[in-house]
Amino acid sequence: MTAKKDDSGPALPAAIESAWGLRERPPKGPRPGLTVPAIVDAAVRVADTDGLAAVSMSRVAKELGAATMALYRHVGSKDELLLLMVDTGYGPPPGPAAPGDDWRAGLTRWARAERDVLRARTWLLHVPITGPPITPQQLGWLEDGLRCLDDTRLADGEKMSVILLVTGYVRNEATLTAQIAEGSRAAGVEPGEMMPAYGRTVARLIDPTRFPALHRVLASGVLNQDDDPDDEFTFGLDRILDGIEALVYRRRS
Amino acid sequence: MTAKKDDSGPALPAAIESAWGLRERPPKGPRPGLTVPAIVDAAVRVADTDGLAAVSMSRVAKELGAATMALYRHVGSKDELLLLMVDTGYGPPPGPAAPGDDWRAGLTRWARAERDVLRARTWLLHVPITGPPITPQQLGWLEDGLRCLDDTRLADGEKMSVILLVTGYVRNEATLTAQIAEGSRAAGVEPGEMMPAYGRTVARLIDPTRFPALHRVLASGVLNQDDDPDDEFTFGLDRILDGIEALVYRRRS
DNA sequence: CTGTTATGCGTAGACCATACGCAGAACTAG
DNA sequence: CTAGTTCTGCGTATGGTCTACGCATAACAG
Repeated sequence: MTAKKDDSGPALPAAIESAWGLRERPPKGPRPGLTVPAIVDAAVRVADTDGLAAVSMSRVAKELGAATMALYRHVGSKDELLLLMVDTGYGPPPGPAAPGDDWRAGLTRWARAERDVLRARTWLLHVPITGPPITPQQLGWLEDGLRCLDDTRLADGEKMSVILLVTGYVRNEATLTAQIAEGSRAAGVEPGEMMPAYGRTVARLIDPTRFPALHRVLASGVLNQDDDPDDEFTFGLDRILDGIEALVYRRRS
Repeated sequence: MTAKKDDSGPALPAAIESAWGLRERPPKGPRPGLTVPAIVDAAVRVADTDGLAAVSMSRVAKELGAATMALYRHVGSKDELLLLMVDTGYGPPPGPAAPGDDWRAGLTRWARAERDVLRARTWLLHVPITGPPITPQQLGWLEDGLRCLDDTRLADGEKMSVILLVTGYVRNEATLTAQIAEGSRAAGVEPGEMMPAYGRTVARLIDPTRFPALHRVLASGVLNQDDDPDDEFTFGLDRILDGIEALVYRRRS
């Protein structure tokens, strides 16, 4: 029953606290040859080159020239390592919107920045999310998103919902395009030929009388033309921002 | 170089073809004691009771009173089993919209139906999606969604994008609420106390001068009041439908 | 009755995360 | 300089995962 320094939170993992700069190293004992940032960097390097599936504790240890169990002195579990990987994988947030930008331009820039990160690091999409963001960079991204809405008169809860809506869309869109890319690589097909092949497969399977709407869409050949994936992204984002704009307009004055 | 029956598709997995009713059993050999539907049902049962993580080949085999390797006669891999689990896990699609419903009411019903499924079977959200839908029920859901847009004058590609947008939102929202529920259960906290605890943790970590917008939102206490999760879902869905409505309106006539 | 074929499943291999405990390094106190 | 303390690195071992391979057997065709 000793008094704890801080009982306001539900026992944050040790590595998270050290990511926030809390927690000083005790002066005793041998100098650690490994550090948490070095481990996380090595893990990110493995994920960048060989994908998230290649990230095992032994593989990361090998990358560092250390033994597998040495890592467990610095991270409590593999899940904790994944959490830290996501944090550094996202990198620093894109910064506040340009002075002349309104909320819509700012949020567009913010969304595109996240999309760019997810396109460069598709393994981020495969990390199972276990909870709301608590790492420094993650909250930095959230902060920059919220700031875009500063000039609107949305309620605080609405602002949060709007940000969740946009980031959810970005993640979803990035997941879909990444799946096409990975699927085409796995099947040995050119990326542009993936969706047409999928369309042909579905057309072969379905009965046009039971799936009339789907059949019509397939027959129209939408999947055959490989349009700019950027257009697809922009289309969905603009629909969402249109919906938000209607709300912002209603909350004006 | 023998001529194949069907070379228009890129080699569909065997279990998928049998799910579509193609592929008849050869009359030779011993009667199979196991069937694909029985295996999938057993796997779904395990996931329903003990979560997706408990679904291992040996566990499913035990559920059936069979040996682990017996399953591999019927499903090609665990990933294939997961694909089939998703198909039966979603269940039959909600059916076409009621006659008097416009596209918005229909899509709302459709989205709520998916949300209800994902709320009852949260393990569906943990299955890593590996590609576009190809199983019968999955395409049935897609069909019912597309039919809601029949009366609009959207282009075929736009209809598809709209459906992707809505289903992506539903999945995302369901993932977030499921995370809160699972997190609270793991931490031994009451569900209503989860977000306030999170808010307190973040408030303790961040520097108000570096995270002003976030600090303001936290200080407003949005996370403390536990509002109906249905309201949160409806808020986001209405924003998206507002955005779609603007497009439908523009494409009228 | 014989040959063919498909099923069930036992064995075994290659991974994986991680609990536990020991040897030794680096500091502090005397 | 010595003794004690404490923390690091890591070796060993356990129990779990998926699945490649091959054998015995059951059911049919001729």
